[in-house]
Amino acid sequence: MLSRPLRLCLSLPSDLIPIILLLMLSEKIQKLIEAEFPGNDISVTVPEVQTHGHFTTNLAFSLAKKERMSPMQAAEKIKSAVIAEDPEKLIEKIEVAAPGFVNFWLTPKSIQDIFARISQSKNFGKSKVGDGRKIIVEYSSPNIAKPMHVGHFRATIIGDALANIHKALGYKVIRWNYLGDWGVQFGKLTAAYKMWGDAKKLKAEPIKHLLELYVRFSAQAKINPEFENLGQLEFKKLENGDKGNRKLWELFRKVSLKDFDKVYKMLGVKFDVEIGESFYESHLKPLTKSLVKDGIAKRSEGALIIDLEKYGLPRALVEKSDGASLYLTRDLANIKYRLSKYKTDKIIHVVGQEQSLHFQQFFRVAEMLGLGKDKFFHVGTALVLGPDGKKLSTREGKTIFIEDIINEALSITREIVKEKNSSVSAKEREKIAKVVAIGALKYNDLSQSRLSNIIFDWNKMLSFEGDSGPYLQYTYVRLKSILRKMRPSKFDPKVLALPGELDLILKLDRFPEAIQKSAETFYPHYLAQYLYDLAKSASRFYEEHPVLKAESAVRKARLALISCAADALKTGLNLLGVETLERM
RNA sequence: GCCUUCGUCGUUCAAUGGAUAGGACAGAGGUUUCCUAAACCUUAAAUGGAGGUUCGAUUCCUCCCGAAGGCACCA
Repeated sequence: MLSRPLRLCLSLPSDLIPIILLLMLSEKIQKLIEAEFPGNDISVTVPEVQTHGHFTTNLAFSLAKKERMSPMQAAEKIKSAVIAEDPEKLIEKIEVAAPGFVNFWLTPKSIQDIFARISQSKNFGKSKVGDGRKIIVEYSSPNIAKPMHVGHFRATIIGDALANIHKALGYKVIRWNYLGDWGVQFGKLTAAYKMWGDAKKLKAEPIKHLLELYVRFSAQAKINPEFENLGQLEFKKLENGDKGNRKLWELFRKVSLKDFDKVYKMLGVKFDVEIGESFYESHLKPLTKSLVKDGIAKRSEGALIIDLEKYGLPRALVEKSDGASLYLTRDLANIKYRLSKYKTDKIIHVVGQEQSLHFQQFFRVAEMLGLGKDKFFHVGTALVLGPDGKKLSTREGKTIFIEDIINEALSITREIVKEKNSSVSAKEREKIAKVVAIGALKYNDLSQSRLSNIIFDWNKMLSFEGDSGPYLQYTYVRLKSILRKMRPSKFDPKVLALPGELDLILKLDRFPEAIQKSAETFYPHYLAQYLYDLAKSASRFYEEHPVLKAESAVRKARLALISCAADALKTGLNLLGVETLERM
C-alpha cells in the first residue's frame, strides 16, 4: 500500500492534529503543511482491507506515548476532535479500532469532489516538483564489441523509465548512454583478431564474429595465462596511440554502435548523449597526476592506489602498474566533466548491482576530490539468472541476447494476434504484435523490484494474461473502445455513488503519489504495480457497470470516469516506456 | 574468510514497525442474446530456523541454515 507521507510536527498542540488530518484531503494544503513542519512523518495510509476505511492512521500510538494515555483513549480523542473540526462533513464515518487505529470513511460527496478535481486537471499525475533542476540518468551502457544481453535489457528499461518519470515531475533530464568503449577488453579483442580474425566475417556479421573471437580468447586465456598478458599489452599499445590498434578499435566501435541502434530502435529508447569511456582518454593522465599531487593517490607495487580503509572499503586502483587506466579512473573523469559542463544536481547511474562496491569506492573518491556528496546515486539492478539459477556469462558464451529475446517475443505475439484478431489487416497486426511484444517484455521487468534477481523464464516474460503488459494495454483498449462510441461531455459527478464507481475514483486519486514514489526511491515497480491495480479496478468497473446503456446523466459521468482512467493508464504506461494501442 | 543483496502459497513475484501478508501463473468451480473473454467472479494455498527490541516484527538487531553477487592491476 502506498502511504501518504504527511509531514507534520508531533509536538503540535494535539487539538490541531485532527484539522491536519482533514487537510490531507487537499493536496495543496498538504504541501503547505510539509513546508511548515518539515522532518516529521506521520503516516496516513490507505488500508489493505476495505473494512478498515478509505484512510487509516496510526497517529494514536504516538500521541498516546506523548500524552501518557492508552492508544485507545488517544484514538477516541482524535476521533471526537476530527468530528468537531469537520463542519463540511467531508468524513462520513470515523471508527476507532483496537488496539488504536482511527479509520476514516469519506462521504460520497468528498469522493465526488475528488473526481471533479481530477477530471478538470490537465496532465493529471504529472507535476512540477522538479522545478527544472537537472538530473543525469546514465543507463544501458553496453560494452562495445559485445552484443547486448538480458542484463543490459534490465538496466536499459529501468533507466529509461526512471528518466521518463523524472521528466514528468518537472526535472530537466539528460539521458546518457555511457558506452563501455575503452579498456583491456579491446586489447584482448585486438589480440584475438590479429590471430584469428576474418575480415569477411566481420563485414557480414560483425557482432557475432567479435563475440566468437572474445569467447575463444577467454577460453584460451583460461588454459594459457600468456593470453592475459597479450591482451593487456595490446590495450597498452592502444592507449599509447598505436595506429593499427586504433584503427581496429574504431572499426569495432563503429559496427557495435550500428548494432546497438537496431536494438534501441526496437525498444523505443533514445539518448541525449552517447559518450563513452574512450572520450575521457585525454583527461586521464592529468587526473591521475592531480590525484598524486593532492596526496589522494599513492604508489603501491607499481600501481597507483587510493587508500579507503578509514571508510571501511578496500583500496581502489586508478592506474595499473603498466601505466594503463582503469574503469574507476574513467568514471572519475566522467563525473568531473559532467559536473562542469552540465551543472547538474544529481547523477544517477543505473548499473548492475554487482558493481555496488565499485560505486561505493567511486563516490568516496569523488567526495575526496571535492566533487560533492549526496549528488551521486548507484541505482543497482539485480541479475537475470539462467534457468539453473546461475549467472549468465558472456565470456563463457552462455548469454541470452536482447535481439533474440525480441525476435522470439515477436514471433509468439504474431501468432496470438493473428488468432485473436483475424479481421484486422496484416499491417496493423504487425504493429499490434510489436507494441504488445515489447510491452510484455518491458512490463515484466518493470513490475519486479530492481534488486530481486530474475530467473529467466520465457513463459513469464511473454505472459499475456493477468499481471502483464498486455493486460494493461488491453484494459486501455477496452476503455477506448467505449469512448470511441461516445465522447465524454459535461457531467455531474454527484451521480457517481456506487461502490465500484467510488472505488475507481479513489484509485485514480493515488496516481500522482505512485509516480512520485517511484521517482523518490528509483523503483519503477511501484508505478507498475499501481497501474495494474488501477487497470484491475477499471476492468471490474466496466464489467459490472454498463456505460453506454446507462441513463443519460449516469452515462455522461461514467464516460468521464473511464476517460480519466484511460488517460491515467496511458500516461503511466508511457512513463514506463510501454506504448498503448487503440485496438488489439 | 570478509562485504553486499536475498530467503514469502505448488511456481513466480509484491507489501509493511501495525489490524485478516497481496497479486499473477498453475489447480478447483462459475460468467458470453450485454460497450473486444488478452476479461470478470468464487475458491484452496506461504513469511527458512532460534533468540532479542516493541503495545505490536514477515519488516529492525544478533546467531544459525540456504541462495546469488562482489572482494587492487576486468568492466
